[in-house]
Amino acid sequence: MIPTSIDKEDMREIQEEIKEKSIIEDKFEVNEINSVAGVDQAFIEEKKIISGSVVLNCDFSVIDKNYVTRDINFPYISGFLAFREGNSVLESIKKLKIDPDLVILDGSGILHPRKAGLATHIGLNLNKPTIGVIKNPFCGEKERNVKKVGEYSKVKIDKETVGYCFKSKSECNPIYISPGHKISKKTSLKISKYFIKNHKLPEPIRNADNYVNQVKSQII
DNA sequence: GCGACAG
DNA sequence: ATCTTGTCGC
Repeated sequence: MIPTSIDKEDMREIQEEIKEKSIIEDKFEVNEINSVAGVDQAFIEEKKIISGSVVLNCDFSVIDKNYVTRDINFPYISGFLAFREGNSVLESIKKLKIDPDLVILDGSGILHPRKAGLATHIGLNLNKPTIGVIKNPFCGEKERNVKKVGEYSKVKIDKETVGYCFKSKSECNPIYISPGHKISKKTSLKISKYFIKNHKLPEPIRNADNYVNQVKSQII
């Protein structure tokens, strides 16, 4: 459970703790990752949030999925996404019958002002490896521009590498990948690349995105 | 002080 | 995130 504080100083403090507890190293063997959950959200009139999780195996087959809808009780504040979406994300994952070995989310890992983005919060709460993928970072500087598909660059915050900028598809802006918890920067990039097929985003996230939008249209 | 700001 | 038309390309 992620605290629902309304005080920014309290939230910053919580994120400092999250950062201290996070482990940016591989706490698993590659062959131990057999199921990966992608998670995404959809919103209904700023009143309700839908969090959906879809689990894929290494063959990209969907082996499980589930979702939850909750009333929104926190505003969107850049840098504090976990306090708005974190709990419904956790609940949608816990509702799965197949406990995923790793979770990949729409949001940052340590590519964050306090090295504690949504993926880091989720990783610590579930005590499992997480990777954060975003399209528009609001902090961090890439070492160089990536132009050709497959190219990547380190992204740094104050001289420290926090993730990678990766050109996943032609004619598309690059995506930004950062570890959340229990995984290294390099492995975050490696696993993300493995799950990217012919689209900009990794398949688990695309599946979750389609899923929550399908659930939304079905509810409305 | 001003502007920008994951989803 | 959401709103929102047409349009280019596989």
